[in-house]
Amino acid sequence: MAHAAHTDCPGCTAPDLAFAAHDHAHCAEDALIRAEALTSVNGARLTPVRRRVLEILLEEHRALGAYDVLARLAAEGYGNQPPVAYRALEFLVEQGLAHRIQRLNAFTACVHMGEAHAPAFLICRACQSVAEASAGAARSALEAEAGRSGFAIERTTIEALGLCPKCQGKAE
Amino acid sequence: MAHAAHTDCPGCTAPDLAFAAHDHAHCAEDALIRAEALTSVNGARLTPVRRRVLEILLEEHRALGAYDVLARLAAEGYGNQPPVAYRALEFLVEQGLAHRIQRLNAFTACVHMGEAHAPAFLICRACQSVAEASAGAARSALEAEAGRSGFAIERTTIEALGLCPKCQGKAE
DNA sequence: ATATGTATGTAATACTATAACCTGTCAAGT
DNA sequence: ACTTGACAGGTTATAGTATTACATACATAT
Repeated sequence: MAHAAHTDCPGCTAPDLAFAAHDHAHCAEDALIRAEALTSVNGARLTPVRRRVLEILLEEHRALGAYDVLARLAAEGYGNQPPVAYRALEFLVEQGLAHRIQRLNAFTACVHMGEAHAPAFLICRACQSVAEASAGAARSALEAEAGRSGFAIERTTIEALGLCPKCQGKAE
Repeated sequence: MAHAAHTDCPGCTAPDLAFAAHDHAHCAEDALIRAEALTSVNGARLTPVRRRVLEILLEEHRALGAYDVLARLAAEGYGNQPPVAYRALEFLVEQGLAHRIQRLNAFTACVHMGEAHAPAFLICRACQSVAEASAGAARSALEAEAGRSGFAIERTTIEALGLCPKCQGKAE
């Protein structure tokens, strides 16, 4: 292993450094260890396909479509029909190991596995990168607003489209 | 006309009454008048197809898929190929006359036409109703969070899934 | 009247997602 | 050991959503 497992790699988990370069390899290793632990606690099984899908998401470190994932699975000898990918992705999302980005019809590995968190996604329209930020405050505000009409929120989708730091200044 | 056009029908525009019963007919009439004015100001044209699509969204007063809209258009003699519906819907969204609900792959008429606003959508998972609420506070919180990593937000998608007042208590 | 830009119609296709069914595996209970 | 039942994965087929590309018509301004 590159270095000891830890829970606070700035490059992987800190929202304010989400766009900074960092060591993907160790993130993935750490995340897989945590994923094993979390699914085990939940009585769920991180089977080979599921584990491999999570690895793929971690390796790419960006949002992947179900068919992108499927293509990689198929190339490695797993089933090559859509349900194979969709089922694994659904499992990962249910377990809190991955998130779905509605705007992109895509999936990305969670960077806060095991922590209760309300994720927001910052999607760069220039380079397609996706950063996971904290939607805690935004979600609270939304709950307050919903509460005024008696609506009971269960899940939220909070996504922003714009330009990441790297892409600002390049082209407008 | 049912009554004089106005801009503050509680049933149509007030977030806290979004789920209350109200007079759809006058909402639609009023909204169409405003839509004509707004597009005219923008130098855009509210053509028959576009106007009819907006009417359909207003009549239904719920989120409609592009193919739902298309079916209604086709039944009335308009083109029956997907681009007819998608183009009209895209136009309405660009003009701020309608919104897209990412989570539902559906569209709904805007209830705050002409006002600058950040919409949030409250989607009832039981009755599929969709209320447009104000995401002002949530959006500010999100912008603050994004700003910390240097991300420049251009557009936001803020949606919540849950139970509307009517459906709470019925089935859990 | 003609040119230009814009809007619409149409065909074909691409992309995203799910239903239904079957088979294999593994662990729990007998 | 044997059975059973739950679950995961493989496969076929199909449903649902969206876009590209091209042809036609229409509006407006010269």
